[in-house]
Amino acid sequence: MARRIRRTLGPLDLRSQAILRAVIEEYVTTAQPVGSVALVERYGLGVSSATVRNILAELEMAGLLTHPHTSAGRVPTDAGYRFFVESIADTVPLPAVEQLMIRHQFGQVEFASEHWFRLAATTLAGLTRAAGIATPAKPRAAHIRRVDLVAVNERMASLILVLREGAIKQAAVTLDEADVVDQAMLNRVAGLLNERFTDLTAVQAESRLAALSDDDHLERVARRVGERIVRVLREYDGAAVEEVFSDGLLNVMEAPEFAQSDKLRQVFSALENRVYLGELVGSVAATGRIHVFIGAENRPAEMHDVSLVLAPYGRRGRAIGVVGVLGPTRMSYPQAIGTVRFVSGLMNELVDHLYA
Amino acid sequence: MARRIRRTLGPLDLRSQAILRAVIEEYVTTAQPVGSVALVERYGLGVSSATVRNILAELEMAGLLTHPHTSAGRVPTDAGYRFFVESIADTVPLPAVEQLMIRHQFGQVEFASEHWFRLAATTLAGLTRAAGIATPAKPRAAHIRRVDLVAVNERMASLILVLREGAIKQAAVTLDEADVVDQAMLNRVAGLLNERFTDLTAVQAESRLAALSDDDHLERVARRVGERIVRVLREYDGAAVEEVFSDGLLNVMEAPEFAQSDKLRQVFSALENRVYLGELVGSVAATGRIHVFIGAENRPAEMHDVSLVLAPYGRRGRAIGVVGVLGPTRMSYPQAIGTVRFVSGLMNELVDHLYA
DNA sequence: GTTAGCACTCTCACCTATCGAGTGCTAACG
DNA sequence: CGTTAGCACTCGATAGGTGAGAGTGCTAAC
Repeated sequence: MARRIRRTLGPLDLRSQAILRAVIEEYVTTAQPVGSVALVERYGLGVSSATVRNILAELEMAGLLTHPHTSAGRVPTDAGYRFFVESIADTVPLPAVEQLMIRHQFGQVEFASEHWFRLAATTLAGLTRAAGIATPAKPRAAHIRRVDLVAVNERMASLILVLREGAIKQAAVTLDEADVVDQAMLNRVAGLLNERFTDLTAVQAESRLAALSDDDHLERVARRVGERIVRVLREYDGAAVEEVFSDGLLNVMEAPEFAQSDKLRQVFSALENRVYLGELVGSVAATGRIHVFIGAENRPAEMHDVSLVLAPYGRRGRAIGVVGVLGPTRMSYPQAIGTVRFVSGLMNELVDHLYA
Repeated sequence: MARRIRRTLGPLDLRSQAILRAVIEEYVTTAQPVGSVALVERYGLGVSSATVRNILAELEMAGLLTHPHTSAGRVPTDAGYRFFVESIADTVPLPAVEQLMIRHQFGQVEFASEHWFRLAATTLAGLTRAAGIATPAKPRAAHIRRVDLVAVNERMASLILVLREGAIKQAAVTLDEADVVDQAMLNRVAGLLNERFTDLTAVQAESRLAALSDDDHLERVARRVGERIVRVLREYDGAAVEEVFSDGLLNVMEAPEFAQSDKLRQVFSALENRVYLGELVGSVAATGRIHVFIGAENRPAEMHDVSLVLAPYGRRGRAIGVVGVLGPTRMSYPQAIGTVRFVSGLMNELVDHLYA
């Protein structure tokens, strides 16, 4: 479908802008194409329906509105939403009461960054009528904070690796025939590793492995474990996005535009499209601003009916994650942006606190 | 809707049973009400359609089949499926090739029981055309295996608690003004706790807290941390089911009976109905057998169109979890049961291995 | 007990007519 | 020249009507 795109956003007189805004506002609430009469009735525009009709036609020419069919009202295009989003200076901030409630909720949860991002998604889902999505804060290169070893049997140990960035990783370590160990021995190994490997990245840790002697039993086991640690770190660093958590899909299901279940299926496969989400997350994280992706601006075809409002959180250069919402293109952008802004700000505070 | 339920399952001659089976088999594959002619054509029954019609009428009298309307074919009732499920001695075992593939997949994943149950759900979703669901193996009373402490700042530490049952819990510990600590001190505290608290449950650990002196700095901090440990254990033990993970909802969406999205919404809210799922998990875990819950046998109204096939895994008296599938009532029970049996068996092996 | 034959029922798909919301155009107005 | 009233026109949505087809239930014969 060829779609005319307005080339310059600038020259659109105030009245036209107001009418565009009115159309979007009306359409967002009713989900019905909006006609000229309804507009003059419900929004005190001070002009007749005929005038509005002329302007609607202009806006359609400009590619900001469409017609489902001749005798129907107007519906915003993706470009229309885009123009609208660009033009709104003031987003709707979250009411103070809700802000407090949310802060309280975050206080309740276990002190672990691993849990925050899920809560963020759930919170966003509850506040907007859309699905909340969030990723954990993931570092470029993770740093070892702490190593712990638990004996499973004589030749196997469970490695617990705490990262400076907050995550905990678990892995099994299998030892050579010759290197039978008990818990006491593992404690000594962990002690050695904590002493020499704390605050190192995968690369740094690897270079220090060479210093471990092959003759000494203790050091030999430590090397073995160290190798495993490096592998775990590598794997973690390599993953583009560890996890994309989403909640509140039921909200999206309730939107009338997803009444036929095949549309809905698209939304779901969109959310399972971790690759694309991962890409987005990466690009959003790189900039530090709130990003809005409207309908067909999303590359995958199955996301042409949904919009994303995403914001990064965390510390640049350290760990960075993304929170946001996914809803129908017909969503209340001011509200969504305001809410996402608040939650990402809150997550920033939390991460700061974690590193303080 | 009043529904006649067959009182005795016993006296139903073999031919009638065969026809019931045929109706179910046909309906499961076509999703269409099945008529007498189609039955004699596709299943070599050796009788005419008129005879089949008589038997169908009998089966309907018995409450095992229904009519959507007069001129439509027959559809199994929940009671019909129930009779069928009771009567199948041999479920469909998983092909050896697939068994191997799955074992391989489980081998690939991080050696951590925390991950297995998710993989189980994903696997089940892939094998059956239904949603896979699984809960982590949760103990009645968790045992401490290992305590580790990481300094956050002078007055705060991050507690990492490894449980004998495989889970890892993380929590923050705040210390009194007087008890400023550094990492070295925390190491000593952790050492002390590991020495005295390993293999204890919440109750046992609490009783030993009293033995810690108030005068000694080390023991005072240890007590503080110990109290936090007990709280964490309590919380964990108290949770009925920690998490119900599900995957493959897209499979369910594809079933024609969920073409209208409101039916689908029901399925989703059913899955978010953690309370009921938790109850089920509890009752299934208690028995040790595979359980099948068909349609209206599920108490919540929103689950009247779906069936559950659940099986427990783990060690009785120790940690127990549940794996299974959720699909439309019109699902292939032999296949589902066979698959769930295999996966729960596999999980058993894995848990055994963990405790060995 | 089984079967052929047949009338009967009910849904589904298709067609048609009607209704009404909303546009787009034209001509008049300030 | 922008604005407005008036009006013909378009087109989807809804309702009513019809025919085809699938499948039953009954009866009478085997």
